[in-house]
Amino acid sequence: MGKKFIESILGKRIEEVSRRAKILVFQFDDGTAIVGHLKMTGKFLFVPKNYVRQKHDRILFVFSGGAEHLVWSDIRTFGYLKCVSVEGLDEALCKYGPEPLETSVELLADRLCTPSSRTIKAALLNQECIAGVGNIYADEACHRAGIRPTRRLSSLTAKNRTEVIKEVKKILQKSIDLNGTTSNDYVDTNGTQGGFSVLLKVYGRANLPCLKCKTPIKKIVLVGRGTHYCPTCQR
DNA sequence: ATATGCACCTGTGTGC
DNA sequence: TGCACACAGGTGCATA
Repeated sequence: MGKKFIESILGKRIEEVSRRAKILVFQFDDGTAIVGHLKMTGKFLFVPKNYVRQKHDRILFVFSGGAEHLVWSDIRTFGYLKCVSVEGLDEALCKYGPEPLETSVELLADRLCTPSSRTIKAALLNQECIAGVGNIYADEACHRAGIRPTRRLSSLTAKNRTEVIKEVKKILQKSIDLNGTTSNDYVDTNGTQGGFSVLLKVYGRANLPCLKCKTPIKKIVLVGRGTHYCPTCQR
């Protein structure tokens, strides 16, 4: 990490840790804050004080009086942390759409109600439309709602929109309850793997039989992302 | 307005 | 066993 970043946070007290969309926020007592994104392989891990530095570690947070250190590591180095002012914090967070778990089905479904020709999957992945939904959960929500990820927003019925939003909410809540989805190397701050993986119906199941109807799950590329769906259950 | 391709990186799995 | 290649949870930008 840069010397500038270290200097900007050294000695400050973290008052609150929160999240908006996929952005983590560490709020300091002077109004400044660290904002960060883990991207795909980033993680925070509490480690003992005798912890030995690992290859992909990018910063080790040492707290005065703390029993443990906090390490930020990131294999692919796509993630970032930066220290921002009060205004910088607003600016970093203002572009995101509503939080799916803090917003009504009606309001969220309305955001999909547009004559737009873009696909439902593109809309779900667009953080300005709805915050926080990633590739796995977009595929899973479409499957459970019986909607093909390739469907255009303009072709969706009000019922389709409501269904997919309801599924987004259910899936995200369930995944949070189960500590997320570990597909490769995701772990939480205690090193625990996510338990949602076993509930995946389509993601990572290309060519395997649909759990509902046995049709082989199809995998295509959509919005530049691996996209999984059942050609029978999803229309 | 939207889609596509690529870029940022490293690691892993697969096929030859 | 080694090598080449495709692909991976995300996003931003340049181009079509």
